[in-house]
Parts: sequence; C-alpha cells; structure tokens
Amino acid sequence: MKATHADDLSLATAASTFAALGSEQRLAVLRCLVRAGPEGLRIGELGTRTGVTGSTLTHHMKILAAAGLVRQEKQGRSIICAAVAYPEIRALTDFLLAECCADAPDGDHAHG
Amino acid sequence: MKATHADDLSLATAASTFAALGSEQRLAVLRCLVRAGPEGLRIGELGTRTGVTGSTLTHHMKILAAAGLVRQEKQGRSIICAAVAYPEIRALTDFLLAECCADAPDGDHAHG
DNA sequence: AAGATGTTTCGAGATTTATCGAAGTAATGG
DNA sequence: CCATTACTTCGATAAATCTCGAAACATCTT
Repeated sequence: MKATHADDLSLATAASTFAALGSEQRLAVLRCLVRAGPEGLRIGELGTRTGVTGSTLTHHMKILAAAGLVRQEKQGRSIICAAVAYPEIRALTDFLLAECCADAPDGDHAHG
Repeated sequence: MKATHADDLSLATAASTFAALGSEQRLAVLRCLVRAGPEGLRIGELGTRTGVTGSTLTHHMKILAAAGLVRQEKQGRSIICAAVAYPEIRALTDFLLAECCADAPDGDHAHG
C-alpha cells in the first residue's frame, strides 16, 4: 500500500472535515478566506463580505478551525482569519483518491 | 482560467456533496461499496457489512445517490448498489483545488 | 475612567438529520 | 394464490445544527 497523506485521516476525521465543508455558508466563508490570501481577513470584514451575522460567523469559524481548515489569530482587538486549507485539502483529496479511487483507471470509471 | 470539472460544481452542489460525505456511517458505506468494486453489493449485504439497519441504510443511500456518489439498480428482488464516486470525487477534488488552492504553491502553504 | 469597536458567549426558537420499528410494496417460488 | 425474501415508506422520537439578538468581554482611544 502506498503511503500518502490519506493515512493521516481516520474515517471519523475525514467525515467531520467533510461535514465542516458541507455547508454552503461555510464553503463561502472558506472560499472568501482563501481568496483573501495568507493575510487573511478580520471577522467583521468576513461577515460583511459573506453576509453572515457576528455570532453565527463565530460558530462557523469554530467548526472550520476545528477541522483545521482555517486559523485565527488575535491582532489587537480584531481576529484575523486565514485559510490553512491547503494541507488539509490535500489530505482530503488524497483520502478520497486513496480510499475511493484506489484502483480506478483514469478515464472511464465504474460505469458498466 | 483553466477549465476543469470544478466548473460543474456550484457552491451549493459542492456543499451538499460534502454534506453527503460528512457522516462517518455514509463514508463507511461508500468505502464498502468502492471496495466491492463495479459489481456492487446488495443492500442487505451492505447492511450486514456496515451494521446499518434497513430503513436507515435506505435513508443514507438516498443521500449518497442524490449526490451522485452511488448508483442503484434493481436486479430481481434485490437492489445492487455500486459506487459511481470516481467522477464525482474527481469533480470535488478539482473544485477544492481550483477554488481553494488556486494560487497555492505546492510546498509550504499559508503558514504565516 | 469612559466610550467606542470587535468578537464571543448565552439563551432560545426553528429547522434538519438520524434512527428505529411496523407496515407496505415488489419479485420469486411453491 | 400464499409464503418468503428484499427493500422502501411511514410515523414518530431523539439529537444535532442553524440562526439570531442581547449581553458580556476584551482592546484601543481619548
């Protein structure tokens, strides 16, 4: 068996990471952060851009942070949020490819 | 902009596909099916292997099928389930990579 | 210290999801 | 046609999640 990042992910961890991504609002938030780049955004700005209320945003950010998809850093009275999604997502895609597509050829799959 | 399968996925679709994967039980079911290969498994057998009750399994299978991750086909009095995950997962990974990792270098990412 | 700003916690209502068992539908065999 | 097998639908309950506003907390400014 080939060693990949997928080994880092238990089924439970993978499921909860997927669950974290399984909300349109959170996905929008994550995308917003990723596009903002490594500098990140303040929570407030994030709320403005995504149209999500303060406390709700806090809630979603906790979930994304618990999944390791974002990082929060206090800076003065603001919290700077930035995506740390890259390694996590790589692990996730590796998981999917390893667990689910292990012996699938590249072209046409399981269609018959 | 590079054309990929990611273009096929709206934010809402991606979120609901992630949500479909965001359950340990469903992920276990999907993995079971993927490992079973293109021949698939009967619902009953799937239930036996995963320890999920009949009606609950029906429920989960609906969600997986709605997400396009599995296919169900009647065969006599059985339903054969098989993973069709490959293209969906490819679209999903493409989505993630395109939306979230677009300009991330390959090595060290967004770590400060 | 007082006031302004930015974020979190708390409490609560609404919605969604998970799970089960019992009854229902569909296909095969006697 | 009746029984059996295989799965689904229905109805109900429990649990989790979403969402909000108000109040609390922390930080900077003056």
